[in-house]
Amino acid sequence: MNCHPEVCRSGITTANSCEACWVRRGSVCAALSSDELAVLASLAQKAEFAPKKALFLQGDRVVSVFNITSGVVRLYKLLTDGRRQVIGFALPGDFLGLARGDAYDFSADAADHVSACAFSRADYTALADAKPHLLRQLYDFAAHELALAQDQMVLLGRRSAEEKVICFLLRLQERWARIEGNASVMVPLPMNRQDIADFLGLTIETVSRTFTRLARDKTILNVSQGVRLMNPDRMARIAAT
Amino acid sequence: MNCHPEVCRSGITTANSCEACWVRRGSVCAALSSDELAVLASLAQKAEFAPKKALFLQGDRVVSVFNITSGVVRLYKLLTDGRRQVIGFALPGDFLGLARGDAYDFSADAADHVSACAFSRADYTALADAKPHLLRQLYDFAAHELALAQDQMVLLGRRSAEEKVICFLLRLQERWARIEGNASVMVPLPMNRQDIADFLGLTIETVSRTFTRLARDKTILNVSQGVRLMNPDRMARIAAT
DNA sequence: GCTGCGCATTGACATAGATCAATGCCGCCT
DNA sequence: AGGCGGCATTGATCTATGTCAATGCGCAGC
Repeated sequence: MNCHPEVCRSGITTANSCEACWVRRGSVCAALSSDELAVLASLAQKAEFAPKKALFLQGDRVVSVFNITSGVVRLYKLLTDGRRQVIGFALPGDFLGLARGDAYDFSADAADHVSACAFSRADYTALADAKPHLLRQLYDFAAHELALAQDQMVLLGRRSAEEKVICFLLRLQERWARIEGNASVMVPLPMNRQDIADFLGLTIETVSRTFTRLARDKTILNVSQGVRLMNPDRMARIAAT
Repeated sequence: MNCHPEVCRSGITTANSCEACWVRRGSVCAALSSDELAVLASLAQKAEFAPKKALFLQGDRVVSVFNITSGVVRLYKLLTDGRRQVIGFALPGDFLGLARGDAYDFSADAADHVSACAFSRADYTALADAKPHLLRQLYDFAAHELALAQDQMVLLGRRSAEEKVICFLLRLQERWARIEGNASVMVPLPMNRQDIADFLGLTIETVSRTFTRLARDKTILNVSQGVRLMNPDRMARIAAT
């Protein structure tokens, strides 16, 4: 599970081929023409991040923007007393760098091994200003992220622990399906329980208990690094908006 | 309190003057030049909504987009069993119509009396495609909304009832200040307690108790249709991210 | 093959906030 | 002026989830 071709992961740090990039179809660069992709490729820097390494931290000046090509990035905010809210997981094809001001207003670090294309923010902004259809793509991506965030608000504000976990698994499955192009019943979970808890507004104990209860019902099957959905229909009924 | 000049609220339903519009400075139309505003004005329809009247409902086809010129709109999603999550309040100057697909994925109705400029979505999209700086403005607005949604996720997932209420009041104050151009200690609350509860992921009783407790501490003073912040510093300390 | 460490699970108990049920308040309609 | 309907407040109790404290498990390093 989670075994992508990873065409982009050459050892080379510049001179990537965006045209060959396997995440491009679902990514923000999808809109670009062949020659525009060549421009993009010349600006791209390949970057690799070991688990737990930060792509950037809340408060850092925004110097780069990223397209994730493999692995999972966790995005989170911290309160001063250490409470953490994970605001999302970036999957291959996702774009990081919508931060408005000069500084990031959240942190991002690698949940597992992550590869990304990095662009200088100035280059990227210039390209977006020059190519309205790239800007349009960014706008659509932002609107999509906003819709996801709104769904998450419903989940955080109005759903029970069990519903939270079920919605989480179903939505993640859907995102993996979109990436891998097939709707498998296996859901990779490269993030740990604490990450899931902080994403769902629960404690690690509640998440753990909910997983075991779902496994006891035969709704899911816990496998290494993930979960197998044994009763997606029942889950979909519970998750129904 | 909440007594704006409302220059835009002529009785006329077309032929508005966008140039004279008092919300323009903080709005998405801020970027447009004088002649572009004239085009915009020719496309605008003035619309008025009595309290509780829907601007649109979740599932409706997106035919119009709106700029709010006065009043407060509540935006919310419903689960099938009736649970509601308010995902935001649109204030004067705010833009409604970022919905991605053909259908709205949330509902919007008037919390008090609302005036808005309505545009056909097709016209607006065409204008955005023709004017990259309008598109840019929309992009920035979407990114801003996304940042707000992320803050709300932290609030919903990781904050106590008291913190939720305090953050809510402080953020609302800030938004009013941005609109009215002065940071008053009076915060108008045109929405009712149930709306606030559904926004903060609480019950109406908890919100009510929290307000009375804050009033007992002399942190706030309840006034008709709003609240007066008696100890903004203490509140800011509690809300500190 | 052991050991230690980081995560996950499980259990016992505590509590913030939900639920249920009055009661109060105020503006609007007649 | 009086009564009614929609909100808001308040109190008593319940419960889902948090907290605290072991215990379990797998894997990396020796």
